[in-house]
Amino acid sequence: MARTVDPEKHEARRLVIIDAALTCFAATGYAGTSTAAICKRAGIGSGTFFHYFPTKQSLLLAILAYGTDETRDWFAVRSEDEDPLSVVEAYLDHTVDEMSDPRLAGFVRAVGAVMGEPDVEAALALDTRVLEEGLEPWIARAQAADQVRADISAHDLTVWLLVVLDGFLARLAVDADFTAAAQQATLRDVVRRMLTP
Amino acid sequence: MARTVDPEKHEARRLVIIDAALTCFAATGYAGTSTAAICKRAGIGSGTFFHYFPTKQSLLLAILAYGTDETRDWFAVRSEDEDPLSVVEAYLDHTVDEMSDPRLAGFVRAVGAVMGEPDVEAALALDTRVLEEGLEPWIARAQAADQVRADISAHDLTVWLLVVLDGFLARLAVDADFTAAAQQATLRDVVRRMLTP
DNA sequence: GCAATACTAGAGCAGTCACTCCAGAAAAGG
DNA sequence: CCTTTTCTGGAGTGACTGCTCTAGTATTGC
Repeated sequence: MARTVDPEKHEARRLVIIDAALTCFAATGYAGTSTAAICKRAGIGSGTFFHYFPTKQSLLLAILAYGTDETRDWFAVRSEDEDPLSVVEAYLDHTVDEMSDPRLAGFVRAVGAVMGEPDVEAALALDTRVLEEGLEPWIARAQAADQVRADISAHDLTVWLLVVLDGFLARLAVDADFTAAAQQATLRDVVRRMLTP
Repeated sequence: MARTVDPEKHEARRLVIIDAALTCFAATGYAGTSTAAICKRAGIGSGTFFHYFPTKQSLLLAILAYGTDETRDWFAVRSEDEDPLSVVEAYLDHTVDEMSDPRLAGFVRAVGAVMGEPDVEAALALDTRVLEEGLEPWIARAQAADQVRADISAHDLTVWLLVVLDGFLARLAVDADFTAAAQQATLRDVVRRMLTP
């Protein structure tokens, strides 16, 4: 017999490539990033690249799946006896924290513009579905506890919360004077005003 | 002497190309759209294309300038004795109306992800500057009239209004169940809650 | 009619892209 | 040691890109 595969080393290499791709996609967009650029930044040859990912698109899908898993995990850890509104606000803070990595905002912008690729659109749809299904029960519980207005359905409120959050993140990516640290308090205020009964 | 240029015909052809490009960019993104695809949709040859626009990028810039001009015109028509808050809300309605063309939302997504092209970034920056400079005076006047909260600066309120509007438009582009007609009332409510003293 | 020039189409070009292929290095079991 | 298989780099490939060039047509002023 012969050489076996070491899953740890394999995963480590994968992460190096993913990290390099994240940087490149955030800087120059998906279509604007060549596989050669990713290889250069990751310090590998193209042979190695395609040994780990069969296509450039599969690399993008791997990154998206990574983010979806993180969202799933975050909600899986919540326990039902937490205060509903606090969980919602904690998720806001969590997301803003994640976006302190300035690459993420650029990456989100880059990925949002990948159009006409069914697999990518499906992955994005799954990502928002996981997010909505994680958030909506807490909004519903907050409604039941009269913490949140009930004249709009829990689903619509969830969507509107994500609308505000998306707009916030998009602005972070574009406007250097608009920083998460300086605007987080206003974000909380805007959301609270939107949800108040 | 010989043939002179007919500016009307010239402009009409330009608009045909611009319209075709808008459709293509919205469907497959900027980088994902080849000049050949635009030519095919516009029913012209590539020679004609490059007779009207020296580069693919200049076509994109022309479309952006078109939008910026429209924004400028909209605010230029306002007269100072209008009710400040009504002008702000009228702008919201106006934008939502414009977005009833479903291509526009896709186009905005596509253009937002054109990175590392200084001319495009400059055009986008100009577009948002014109928008902010059009909106902010009305917010300031609404503050002076106690129609709008004053604990946040007029500029920050303007930016936050655009944050909500951007998030709204982004959702329109992505979620088929989220329609302008059904959500316009909620948009107005969210903005009013955000601005209320 | 004629000359001059704006306009048009599409073949062709140089460059770039995602991806393939191969030859050899490295690592595991025997 | 040897064998087997994974892992690695980079030259090479065919497809496609934005754009140019040319040859010809349509439309104007005279």
